[in-house]
Order: sequence, then C-alpha cells, then structure tokens
Amino acid sequence: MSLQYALLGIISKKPATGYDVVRIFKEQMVYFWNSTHSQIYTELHKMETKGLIHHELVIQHTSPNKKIYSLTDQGRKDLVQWAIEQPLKPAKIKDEFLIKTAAFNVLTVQDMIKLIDDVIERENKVLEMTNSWREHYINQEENDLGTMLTIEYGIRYSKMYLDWCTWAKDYIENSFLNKGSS
Amino acid sequence: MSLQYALLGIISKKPATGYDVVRIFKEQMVYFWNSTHSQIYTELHKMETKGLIHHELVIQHTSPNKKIYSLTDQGRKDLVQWAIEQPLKPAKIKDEFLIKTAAFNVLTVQDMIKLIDDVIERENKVLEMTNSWREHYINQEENDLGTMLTIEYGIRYSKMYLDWCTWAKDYIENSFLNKGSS
DNA sequence: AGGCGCATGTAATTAGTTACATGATTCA
DNA sequence: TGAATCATGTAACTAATTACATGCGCCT
Repeated sequence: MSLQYALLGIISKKPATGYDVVRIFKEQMVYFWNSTHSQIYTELHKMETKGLIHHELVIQHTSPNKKIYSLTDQGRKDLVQWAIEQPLKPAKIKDEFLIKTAAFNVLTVQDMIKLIDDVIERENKVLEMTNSWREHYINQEENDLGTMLTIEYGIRYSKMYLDWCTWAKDYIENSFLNKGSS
Repeated sequence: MSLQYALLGIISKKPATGYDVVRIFKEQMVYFWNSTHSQIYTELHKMETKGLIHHELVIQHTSPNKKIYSLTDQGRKDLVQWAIEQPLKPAKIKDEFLIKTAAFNVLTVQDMIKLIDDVIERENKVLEMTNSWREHYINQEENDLGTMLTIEYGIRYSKMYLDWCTWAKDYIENSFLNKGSS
C-alpha cells in the first residue's frame, strides 16, 4: 500500500513512465525505498483502475512506445491526505551486512575485516553516485524541496555508514591485539 | 531466506525461544532487521525440519511452556558458510517518513514541520531505548562483539537521523523565509 | 476489572521477487 | 557481435503481514 503513495509522490513532481520510476528508485531513493519493475508496472495498473493516475500513450519510433502517467485530482488528494493524516509506520530495514556483523562471533578476524572492506568499497561507490547525481541535479532549472532534503539524507546515511565501518575495524583490531583470533 | 540466517546468528550466541528472538529483533535489531512472531515461529519450524536447529522443551508452571532452540553442527556450518561466501545483497529499506519527505512539494510548510517534529520525537525515544539498553548490556558478564558493533551502529544511525531532521527544518525555514508557503 | 507480559501457534491475505517474454537501437 | 538502454508486461513463487486463537499470572 505504501508503494502506491511512493509512486504518487514521484509522479506528483513530474509525469513519469514506469521505467522512469524504476530509475528514480535506484538513483535517488535507494536510501529509503526499493521495488522492482514488475511490481511497479502492476501497481501502476491498479492505481489507474482506482482513478488515482491516468496515462498518455506516446508512440515512439527509435525506442518502444511509452505510457506517461500523471496524477488525477483524486490521486493528489489521496496523497496529501495520506501524508498529513496517516500515522507513520516505523521504518523497516533489511540489511544483510549488519546481520553478518551481529554474527561475528562465529567468524575469524580476517573474515570480519574482509567483509567490512567489501562493504566499505560498496558504500563508497553508492556515495560517489549520489554525490555526482546531486551535482548534476543542482545545476538544473527546477529544484524540488523533497529531492534536496532526501538527497542530503542519503549522503549523510552513506557517510555515517562509512564512518562506522572505520570505527568497527579499529574496535576489532584493538579487541584482538593481545588475544588471537576467533 | 536471509531471515533464517538472522535467526541462526541470534541463536548462535545463546540458545533462545521464538519469543526471545522477537524481543531481540525489536530491542537490538530494529536498525537493521525486522520480523513478526508469526513469521519467526514458522521459520523456526522449517529450520528444525532442515536440521539447522533443535529444541529442548521446558515445562513451566507459572507461565506457558517454552521451546529453547540451539544450533546443530549443520546450522553453525551453514551460518559460517553463508557469512563468508554469500555475496552481500544490498540493504533494503522501507522508510515511509522519507517517502513523505520526498513528496513535500504537495504539503504546506506547517505540515512539513509537524511531520518532522513527530519523527524527531519518535527517533529520540528509539535512541533513548537503545542507549539505556546498551548501558544495561555493558554492565554484564559476557559482552559479544557483534552486539557491541551493531548497537553502536544503531546509536550512530539515530543520531544521524536526528541531525538531519534539525538540518531539514532549518533548510525549510530558510527556503520559505521571504516566499510564503506551499 | 482490564491490560501487560509470557509463550506459542495457524490461516488468510498482501507484498515482493524471480523468471519468462519481446524487440529495436546504440555503443564498444 | 555482444552488452546496455529503452520500454512494457505476465506468471510463478516466496516472504511478510494481519487476523484469529488460547490462557495463566501479575500489577494497578
């Protein structure tokens, strides 16, 4: 259900295709939402049936035809009402790396460090992508408040994650200095 | 599937009941995993059938009987193998508040500020809980590396979230100083 | 008397993932 | 010539949520 509001929110800024939404999720929203193209397309169909959005078909020659979705009045009304009236559900996070971290007791120090290094590399890439996306975004005509706020959130999230990784490596190294491994 | 490894990880530290696991998820792991009792009980059944865990039934008089689960050798082996060999899946986050934030363009400034204040209040409570849980935990006999690392992660996460909220309020106030609302 | 903590489970439904399916254009 | 981008969809399956179900003891 929340996915529908996520989609309404995205489309509220600018009419978009399902394909656009997929890109937005992974470029700008990885830090707080995720979905797949199959789920998005089916959800858009349902929302159109409910009268929350409608589409305009654009015939293309060099690439496949596309459906550009916009909000209906009902869709906009529902979005606003949800945003201000619906009590916030707590965030739900599934982070496998931290599950592995929680289970460090079954690993050797070398394995721990390797896992952390891998995640540092990964998170650095994400941060780089987000940084460059922000730069590109800021040098544009329109800049949307929601985008400015959430992109800053993403950058802070990545930095916090990376700082914690560095701290964790230190903590582990200190813990095992005069103790040996596992 | 990852849930099974999360459960193996928890049980690897200390034998636990389904009920214990539910508590651990919400006290210590809210920052990186979540599940419900119904899912956990059914998953524990499956894992026992697969020979990853086994239980000891404890008959109680003042409260209901309980099943204390421990890892089998196979369970421990599977956990280690998963931790060191399985490539990390990217974290999946579902944070409704940030979806609302992304859609701030449809709201009034008052509504934005109210939403942020609500989330600050909520996050402060979470941080307090985590802080007091950590203090209680540190003053104990055994202290597990995974727990130490992930609890620190949680505290950093909450602080980052709160800092960002403060920053966002400032940003919004500055944006609308001489412009009016919506 | 009513709610919370302890403790476990199943059934029904919804949400999400993975696999299957197509096809032109562009770039290396 | 092989992979990536654009673009949309359905089918099969797995994961997760919500609702239903029980029952004692303790605290207010």
